[in-house]
Amino acid sequence: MEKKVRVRFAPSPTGGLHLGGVRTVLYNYLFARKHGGDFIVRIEDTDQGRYVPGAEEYIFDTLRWCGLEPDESVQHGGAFGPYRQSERKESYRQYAEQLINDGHAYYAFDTPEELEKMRQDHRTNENPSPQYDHTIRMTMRNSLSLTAEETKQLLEAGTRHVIRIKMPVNETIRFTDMIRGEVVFESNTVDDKVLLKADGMPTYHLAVVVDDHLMQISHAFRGEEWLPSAPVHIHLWKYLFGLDQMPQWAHFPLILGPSGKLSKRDGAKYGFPVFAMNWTDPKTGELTEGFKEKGFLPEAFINLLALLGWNDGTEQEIFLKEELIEKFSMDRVHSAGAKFDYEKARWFNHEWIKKSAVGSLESGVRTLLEASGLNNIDSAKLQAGDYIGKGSLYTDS
RNA sequence: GGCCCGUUCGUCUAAGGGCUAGGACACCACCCUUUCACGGUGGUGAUACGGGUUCGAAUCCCGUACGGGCUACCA
Repeated sequence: MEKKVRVRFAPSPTGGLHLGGVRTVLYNYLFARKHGGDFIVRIEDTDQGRYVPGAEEYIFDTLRWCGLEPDESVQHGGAFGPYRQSERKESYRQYAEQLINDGHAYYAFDTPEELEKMRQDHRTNENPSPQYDHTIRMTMRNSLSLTAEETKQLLEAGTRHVIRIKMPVNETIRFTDMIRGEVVFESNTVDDKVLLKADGMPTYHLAVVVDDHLMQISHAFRGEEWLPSAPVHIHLWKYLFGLDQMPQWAHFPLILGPSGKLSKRDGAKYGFPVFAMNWTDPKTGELTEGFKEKGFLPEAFINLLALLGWNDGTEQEIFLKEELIEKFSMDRVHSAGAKFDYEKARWFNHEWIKKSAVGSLESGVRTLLEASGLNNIDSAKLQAGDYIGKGSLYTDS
């Protein structure tokens, strides 16, 4: 029997959700709906140092606004909880220990200073960023280079340590990406990534594999920036649960700004929103504008996002969510990155505004007019268009 | 530097061996319109380069160039 389709979006709550993130949600959602599967949102909050209050709420508010509600999540419940990785902390260590017992991982006691020194000592023009890999691990302080007795003593003394994967030597690693086809890596070029941090939290690498397994994820979709760490994850699957259990993967093309991967900086610099909704950084008070507050209709927003890297093969550009669900297919997702074009985004919104009934637009327009300082707005006048020119759905100036 | 991914109009893209390389955004011109919108017609504009394979290549292979990503006890 075919495994039930279960996909997940796994954001880390560190700030606003930007275009690329929402598109990843969208493609997950469409895929799940199309195949009668489940869409799960799992909060990846394993870095307590980057915890940002409000970010998690913001993510769910955004999904609600977009109409992309998950079936299972912190807020929606489900049979595979907890859906917040910090609450799953205890379960990760046993998997890391299991890897050590099986000879696929090891304890490493190197301090940050020692790591820095290693990088310093090995840094050359040829090799500007030395890795903690098979060529140097025996020169570091870990359970591979130390005797069993020394390791035991360090552990018993409560020495701060991490657990690293022991990447094999001379292995060719390959997998089939749903978008890119076969991708090949040499294990020698991959470093011994940290799996469990000194604070007992897992890194993304361990957590994503363990949780995808525990939550019975059938297809794992993420951005292209994750492609280089795929060999680590493949090995973890192989060692922990078996390659035949591994979800099918697809790495989405990046959404590019004027110069490289789209960042929230680009928005401020070039004057277009990057986040789905307004986001105010609780620490700095800095506001990053969102599409919602810029006057974008959620239907237009997901429509334009869908077409950024995917099309149905026809010349249709305006799609209802239902049509997207019906027509979406992973093999029509592009492999090349797409540069975000704000003008085209505005056109999508324009088309959706034209399709909308006047009444349905009223409250949004009213909000925008009020935001630009107009009060005592008369509903009849508003619908008659008397306020045109006083403000704009595209409040750019 | 190493590894990985990618490369069709300025931008998003279609065409998965056989066409004058199609559409959309933007831009330009014209038309419609009292204004603002809307709408209509037309136009400029692309297969990175070099080798193969083939009767035939934007499509397949190799190389080069260029672009991007990754290279943290961040995701």
